[in-house]
Amino acid sequence: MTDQSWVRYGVERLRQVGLRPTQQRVALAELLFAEGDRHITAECLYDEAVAKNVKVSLATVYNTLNQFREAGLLREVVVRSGKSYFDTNTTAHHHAFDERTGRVEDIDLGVDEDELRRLVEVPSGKCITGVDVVVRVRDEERA
Amino acid sequence: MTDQSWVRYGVERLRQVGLRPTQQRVALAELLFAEGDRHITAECLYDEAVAKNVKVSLATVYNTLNQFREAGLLREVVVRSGKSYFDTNTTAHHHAFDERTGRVEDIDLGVDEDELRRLVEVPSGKCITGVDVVVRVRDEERA
DNA sequence: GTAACTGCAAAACTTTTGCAACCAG
DNA sequence: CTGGTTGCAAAAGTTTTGCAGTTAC
Repeated sequence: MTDQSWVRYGVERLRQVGLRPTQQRVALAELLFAEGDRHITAECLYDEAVAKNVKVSLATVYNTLNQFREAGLLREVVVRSGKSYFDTNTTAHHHAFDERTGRVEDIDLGVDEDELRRLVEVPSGKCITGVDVVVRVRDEERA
Repeated sequence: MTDQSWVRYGVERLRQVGLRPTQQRVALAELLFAEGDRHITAECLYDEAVAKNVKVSLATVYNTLNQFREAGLLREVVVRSGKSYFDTNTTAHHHAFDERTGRVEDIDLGVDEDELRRLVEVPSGKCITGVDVVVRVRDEERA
Protein backbone atom coordinates (compact mmCIF):
# COMPACT_ATOMS: atom_id res chain seq x y z
CA MET A 1 0.00 0.00 0.00
CA THR A 2 1.30 3.47 -0.84
CA ASP A 3 1.62 6.12 1.87
CA GLN A 4 -1.18 8.07 0.23
CA SER A 5 -3.65 5.23 0.16
CA TRP A 6 -2.60 4.17 3.64
CA VAL A 7 -3.54 7.55 5.02
CA ARG A 8 -7.02 7.27 3.50
CA TYR A 9 -7.38 3.76 4.89
CA GLY A 10 -6.09 4.74 8.33
CA VAL A 11 -8.38 7.76 8.54
CA GLU A 12 -11.33 5.54 7.75
CA ARG A 13 -10.32 2.92 10.29
CA LEU A 14 -9.97 5.53 13.04
CA ARG A 15 -13.37 6.99 12.26
CA GLN A 16 -14.90 3.52 12.41
CA VAL A 17 -13.79 3.08 16.00
CA GLY A 18 -14.87 6.59 16.96
CA LEU A 19 -11.49 8.28 17.19
CA ARG A 20 -10.92 11.59 15.50
CA PRO A 21 -8.25 11.07 12.83
CA THR A 22 -5.72 13.62 13.98
CA GLN A 23 -2.26 13.94 12.41
CA GLN A 24 -0.63 12.11 15.32
CA ARG A 25 -3.11 9.25 15.41
CA VAL A 26 -2.95 8.69 11.68
CA ALA A 27 0.85 8.77 11.71
CA LEU A 28 1.08 6.36 14.66
CA ALA A 29 -1.53 4.07 13.12
CA GLU A 30 0.55 3.93 9.97
CA LEU A 31 3.70 3.04 11.91
CA LEU A 32 1.77 0.36 13.79
CA PHE A 33 -0.38 -1.22 11.13
CA ALA A 34 1.15 -0.58 7.73
CA GLU A 35 3.75 -3.33 7.90
CA GLY A 36 2.22 -6.53 9.29
CA ASP A 37 2.15 -7.77 12.88
CA ARG A 38 4.23 -5.85 15.39
CA HIS A 39 5.02 -6.06 19.09
CA ILE A 40 6.07 -2.71 20.40
CA THR A 41 6.51 -0.62 23.53
CA ALA A 42 5.48 3.02 23.91
CA GLU A 43 9.08 4.21 24.16
CA CYS A 44 10.01 2.23 21.09
CA LEU A 45 7.12 3.57 19.00
CA TYR A 46 7.98 7.08 20.13
CA ASP A 47 11.61 6.66 19.01
CA GLU A 48 10.41 5.35 15.68
CA ALA A 49 8.05 8.30 15.25
CA VAL A 50 10.81 10.77 16.06
CA ALA A 51 13.14 9.03 13.61
CA LYS A 52 10.53 9.41 10.88
CA ASN A 53 9.99 13.09 11.73
CA VAL A 54 6.49 12.54 13.05
CA LYS A 55 5.74 15.41 15.39
CA VAL A 56 4.39 13.71 18.51
CA SER A 57 5.11 13.67 22.24
CA LEU A 58 5.72 10.62 24.40
CA ALA A 59 2.59 11.38 26.43
CA THR A 60 0.51 11.32 23.26
CA VAL A 61 2.06 8.01 22.26
CA TYR A 62 0.98 6.54 25.61
CA ASN A 63 -2.47 8.03 25.34
CA THR A 64 -2.87 6.88 21.77
CA LEU A 65 -1.76 3.33 22.53
CA ASN A 66 -4.32 3.16 25.33
CA GLN A 67 -7.05 4.58 23.11
CA PHE A 68 -6.20 2.09 20.36
CA ARG A 69 -6.30 -0.73 22.91
CA GLU A 70 -9.68 0.40 24.24
CA ALA A 71 -10.95 0.63 20.66
CA GLY A 72 -9.84 -2.94 19.99
CA LEU A 73 -7.18 -1.98 17.45
CA LEU A 74 -4.40 -3.25 19.70
CA ARG A 75 -3.98 -5.85 22.37
CA GLU A 76 -1.70 -5.57 25.35
CA VAL A 77 0.76 -8.40 25.95
CA VAL A 78 1.99 -8.85 29.51
CA VAL A 79 5.38 -10.51 29.44
CA ARG A 80 7.43 -8.40 31.79
CA SER A 81 6.55 -6.42 34.84
CA GLY A 82 7.31 -2.76 34.48
CA LYS A 83 7.01 -2.43 30.73
CA SER A 84 3.96 -2.65 28.47
CA TYR A 85 4.02 -4.31 25.07
CA PHE A 86 1.31 -3.83 22.49
CA ASP A 87 0.48 -6.30 19.75
CA THR A 88 -1.14 -5.29 16.47
CA ASN A 89 -2.55 -8.81 16.09
CA THR A 90 -5.72 -8.80 18.16
CA THR A 91 -6.74 -12.37 17.39
CA ALA A 92 -6.27 -15.20 19.88
CA HIS A 93 -2.66 -16.34 19.76
CA HIS A 94 0.34 -16.69 22.02
CA HIS A 95 3.85 -15.37 22.52
CA ALA A 96 7.47 -16.26 22.96
CA PHE A 97 9.52 -13.82 24.99
CA ASP A 98 13.30 -13.59 25.13
CA GLU A 99 14.23 -11.96 28.44
CA ARG A 100 17.72 -11.17 27.24
CA THR A 101 16.73 -9.29 24.10
CA GLY A 102 13.28 -8.17 25.24
CA ARG A 103 11.90 -9.47 21.97
CA VAL A 104 8.32 -10.77 21.68
CA GLU A 105 7.25 -13.11 18.87
CA ASP A 106 4.00 -14.80 18.00
CA ILE A 107 4.02 -18.54 18.40
CA ASP A 108 1.85 -21.37 17.40
CA LEU A 109 0.63 -23.34 20.35
CA GLY A 110 -0.28 -26.86 19.32
CA VAL A 111 -3.62 -26.44 21.04
CA ASP A 112 -6.78 -24.92 19.67
CA GLU A 113 -8.05 -21.90 21.63
CA ASP A 114 -11.41 -23.46 22.52
CA GLU A 115 -9.66 -26.65 23.53
CA LEU A 116 -7.33 -24.64 25.77
CA ARG A 117 -10.24 -22.90 27.47
CA ARG A 118 -11.97 -26.22 27.98
CA LEU A 119 -8.90 -27.69 29.68
CA VAL A 120 -8.65 -24.98 32.31
CA GLU A 121 -10.18 -25.54 35.70
CA VAL A 122 -11.77 -22.14 36.35
CA PRO A 123 -12.19 -20.96 39.96
CA SER A 124 -15.85 -21.26 40.95
CA GLY A 125 -18.04 -18.25 40.25
CA LYS A 126 -15.60 -16.90 37.66
CA CYS A 127 -15.59 -16.91 33.91
CA ILE A 128 -12.64 -16.72 31.54
CA THR A 129 -11.97 -13.45 29.73
CA GLY A 130 -8.77 -14.64 28.11
CA VAL A 131 -5.97 -17.17 28.20
CA ASP A 132 -2.44 -15.90 27.67
CA VAL A 133 0.44 -18.27 27.18
CA VAL A 134 3.94 -16.84 27.41
CA VAL A 135 6.79 -19.12 26.47
CA ARG A 136 10.03 -17.79 27.93
CA VAL A 137 12.97 -18.58 25.70
CA ARG A 138 16.69 -17.96 25.44
CA ASP A 139 19.33 -18.59 22.79
CA GLU A 140 20.14 -22.23 22.43
CA GLU A 141 23.56 -23.00 23.80
CA ARG A 142 26.09 -24.33 21.36
CA ALA A 143 27.66 -27.11 23.41
CA MET B 1 3.89 -25.16 63.39
CA THR B 2 4.45 -22.88 66.40
CA ASP B 3 6.11 -19.51 65.97
CA GLN B 4 9.08 -20.77 67.92
CA SER B 5 9.68 -23.83 65.82
CA TRP B 6 8.99 -21.84 62.68
CA VAL B 7 11.80 -19.47 63.50
CA ARG B 8 14.22 -22.38 63.89
CA TYR B 9 13.03 -23.86 60.61
CA GLY B 10 13.20 -20.53 58.79
CA VAL B 11 16.69 -19.79 60.04
CA GLU B 12 17.83 -23.16 58.78
CA ARG B 13 16.19 -22.69 55.40
CA LEU B 14 17.82 -19.30 54.93
CA ARG B 15 21.23 -20.69 55.82
CA GLN B 16 20.75 -23.50 53.33
CA VAL B 17 20.38 -21.02 50.46
CA GLY B 18 23.29 -18.91 51.67
CA LEU B 19 21.39 -15.97 53.13
CA ARG B 20 22.28 -14.71 56.57
CA PRO B 21 19.23 -15.18 58.78
CA THR B 22 18.68 -11.61 59.91
CA GLN B 23 15.64 -10.52 61.91
CA GLN B 24 13.97 -9.03 58.85
CA ARG B 25 14.58 -12.01 56.58
CA VAL B 26 13.35 -14.48 59.18
CA ALA B 27 10.24 -12.41 59.87
CA LEU B 28 9.42 -11.98 56.16
CA ALA B 29 10.08 -15.66 55.51
CA GLU B 30 7.60 -16.52 58.23
CA LEU B 31 4.96 -14.24 56.74
CA LEU B 32 5.57 -15.75 53.33
CA PHE B 33 5.98 -19.44 54.05
CA ALA B 34 4.31 -20.26 57.33
CA GLU B 35 0.80 -20.46 55.99
CA GLY B 36 0.68 -22.37 52.72
CA ASP B 37 0.90 -21.02 49.17
CA ARG B 38 0.69 -17.28 48.76
CA HIS B 39 0.70 -14.77 45.90
CA ILE B 40 1.84 -11.40 47.10
CA THR B 41 3.21 -8.03 46.02
CA ALA B 42 6.01 -6.16 47.76
CA GLU B 43 3.71 -3.39 48.93
CA CYS B 44 1.26 -5.92 50.28
CA LEU B 45 3.90 -7.88 52.20
CA TYR B 46 5.25 -4.63 53.59
CA ASP B 47 1.80 -3.63 54.87
CA GLU B 48 1.41 -7.03 56.44
CA ALA B 49 4.78 -6.77 58.13
CA VAL B 50 3.95 -3.32 59.48
CA ALA B 51 0.59 -4.60 60.76
CA LYS B 52 2.39 -7.37 62.65
CA ASN B 53 4.92 -4.94 64.10
CA VAL B 54 7.81 -6.33 62.11
CA LYS B 55 10.42 -3.60 61.89
CA VAL B 56 11.33 -3.50 58.22
CA SER B 57 11.51 -0.93 55.44
CA LEU B 58 9.86 -1.16 52.03
CA ALA B 59 13.29 -1.14 50.36
CA THR B 60 14.31 -4.16 52.39
CA VAL B 61 11.10 -5.94 51.44
CA TYR B 62 11.93 -5.40 47.78
CA ASN B 63 15.53 -6.48 48.26
CA THR B 64 14.49 -9.52 50.27
CA LEU B 65 11.90 -10.64 47.72
CA ASN B 66 14.52 -10.41 45.00
CA GLN B 67 17.05 -12.32 47.10
CA PHE B 68 14.47 -15.02 47.85
CA ARG B 69 13.65 -15.26 44.16
CA GLU B 70 17.32 -15.57 43.21
CA ALA B 71 17.72 -18.22 45.89
CA GLY B 72 14.82 -20.20 44.44
CA LEU B 73 12.58 -19.72 47.47
CA LEU B 74 10.08 -17.68 45.43
CA ARG B 75 8.96 -17.42 41.87
CA GLU B 76 7.84 -14.26 40.13
CA VAL B 77 4.47 -14.32 38.39
CA VAL B 78 3.94 -11.79 35.60
CA VAL B 79 0.24 -11.07 35.29
CA ARG B 80 0.08 -7.32 35.13
CA SER B 81 2.46 -4.73 33.79
CA GLY B 82 3.67 -2.37 36.44
CA LYS B 83 3.35 -4.59 39.47
CA SER B 84 5.30 -7.68 40.51
CA TYR B 85 3.69 -10.67 42.14
CA PHE B 86 5.65 -13.35 43.96
CA ASP B 87 4.47 -16.91 44.43
CA THR B 88 5.65 -19.13 47.28
CA ASN B 89 4.93 -22.20 45.19
CA THR B 90 8.01 -22.63 43.00
CA THR B 91 6.87 -25.78 41.22
CA ALA B 92 5.54 -25.74 37.65
CA HIS B 93 1.93 -24.59 37.71
CA HIS B 94 -0.29 -21.88 36.32
CA HIS B 95 -2.42 -18.94 37.38
CA ALA B 96 -5.82 -17.33 37.22
CA PHE B 97 -5.84 -13.55 37.52
CA ASP B 98 -8.84 -11.36 38.27
CA GLU B 99 -8.10 -7.90 36.87
CA ARG B 100 -10.81 -6.33 38.95
CA THR B 101 -9.64 -7.59 42.33
CA GLY B 102 -5.97 -8.02 41.46
CA ARG B 103 -6.17 -11.50 42.94
CA VAL B 104 -3.93 -14.33 41.70
CA GLU B 105 -4.82 -18.00 42.24
CA ASP B 106 -3.16 -21.24 41.27
CA ILE B 107 -5.03 -23.26 38.71
CA ASP B 108 -4.85 -26.71 37.35
CA LEU B 109 -4.29 -26.78 33.64
CA GLY B 110 -5.53 -30.03 32.15
CA VAL B 111 -2.18 -30.46 30.42
CA ASP B 112 0.98 -31.96 31.81
CA GLU B 113 3.97 -29.58 31.86
CA ASP B 114 6.15 -31.72 29.59
CA GLU B 115 3.25 -32.16 27.20
CA LEU B 116 2.76 -28.39 27.11
CA ARG B 117 6.41 -27.80 26.29
CA ARG B 118 6.26 -30.42 23.58
CA LEU B 119 3.27 -28.72 21.96
CA VAL B 120 4.93 -25.34 21.59
CA GLU B 121 6.57 -24.40 18.34
CA VAL B 122 9.78 -22.78 19.55
CA PRO B 123 11.44 -20.11 17.38
CA SER B 124 14.53 -21.60 15.73
CA GLY B 125 17.78 -21.35 17.67
CA LYS B 126 15.93 -20.83 20.95
CA CYS B 127 15.19 -23.10 23.86
CA ILE B 128 12.39 -22.86 26.38
CA THR B 129 13.18 -21.63 29.87
CA GLY B 130 9.59 -21.65 31.04
CA VAL B 131 5.96 -21.69 30.01
CA ASP B 132 3.56 -19.42 31.87
CA VAL B 133 -0.16 -19.67 31.38
CA VAL B 134 -2.28 -16.84 32.75
CA VAL B 135 -6.03 -17.31 32.64
CA ARG B 136 -7.74 -13.95 32.94
CA VAL B 137 -11.04 -14.23 34.76
CA ARG B 138 -13.86 -12.07 36.05
CA ASP B 139 -16.89 -12.67 38.23
CA GLU B 140 -19.53 -14.69 36.47
CA GLU B 141 -22.51 -12.57 35.63
CA ARG B 142 -25.78 -13.57 37.25
CA ALA B 143 -28.16 -13.26 34.32
C1' DG C 1 -16.64 28.44 16.75
C1' DT C 2 -16.01 24.75 19.75
C1' DA C 3 -15.21 20.35 21.51
C1' DA C 4 -11.66 17.17 21.08
C1' DC C 5 -6.84 16.59 21.08
C1' DT C 6 -1.84 17.58 21.86
C1' DG C 7 2.39 18.95 24.17
C1' DC C 8 4.80 19.92 28.02
C1' DA C 9 6.03 19.49 32.52
C1' DA C 10 4.82 17.81 36.67
C1' DA C 11 3.03 14.11 39.31
C1' DA C 12 2.17 9.34 40.46
C1' DC C 13 3.85 4.79 41.06
C1' DT C 14 6.77 0.96 41.44
C1' DT C 15 11.33 -0.45 42.07
C1' DT C 16 16.40 0.23 42.71
C1' DT C 17 20.48 2.29 44.75
C1' DG C 18 24.06 4.88 47.63
C1' DC C 19 25.65 5.27 51.96
C1' DA C 20 25.91 5.77 57.03
C1' DA C 21 24.48 3.11 60.86
C1' DC C 22 23.78 -1.52 62.63
C1' DC C 23 24.04 -6.41 63.67
C1' DA C 24 25.28 -11.49 63.17
C1' DG C 25 28.97 -14.51 63.61
C1' DC D 1 35.93 -6.80 65.14
C1' DT D 2 34.24 -6.93 60.33
C1' DG D 3 31.69 -7.76 56.46
C1' DG D 4 27.06 -8.43 55.33
C1' DT D 5 22.45 -5.99 56.03
C1' DT D 6 19.28 -2.46 56.86
C1' DG D 7 16.95 1.98 56.62
C1' DC D 8 16.34 6.11 54.71
C1' DA D 9 16.13 9.17 51.23
C1' DA D 10 17.11 9.98 46.79
C1' DA D 11 17.08 8.40 42.11
C1' DA D 12 15.52 5.88 38.23
C1' DG D 13 12.10 4.15 35.04
C1' DT D 14 7.50 3.86 33.27
C1' DT D 15 3.04 5.70 32.81
C1' DT D 16 -0.62 9.20 33.84
C1' DT D 17 -2.47 13.79 34.39
C1' DG D 18 -3.49 18.94 34.47
C1' DC D 19 -3.83 22.59 31.71
C1' DA D 20 -2.86 26.10 28.15
C1' DG D 21 -2.76 26.15 23.41
C1' DT D 22 -3.98 23.91 18.86
C1' DT D 23 -6.67 21.39 15.47
C1' DA D 24 -10.44 18.91 13.13
C1' DC D 25 -14.81 19.58 11.57
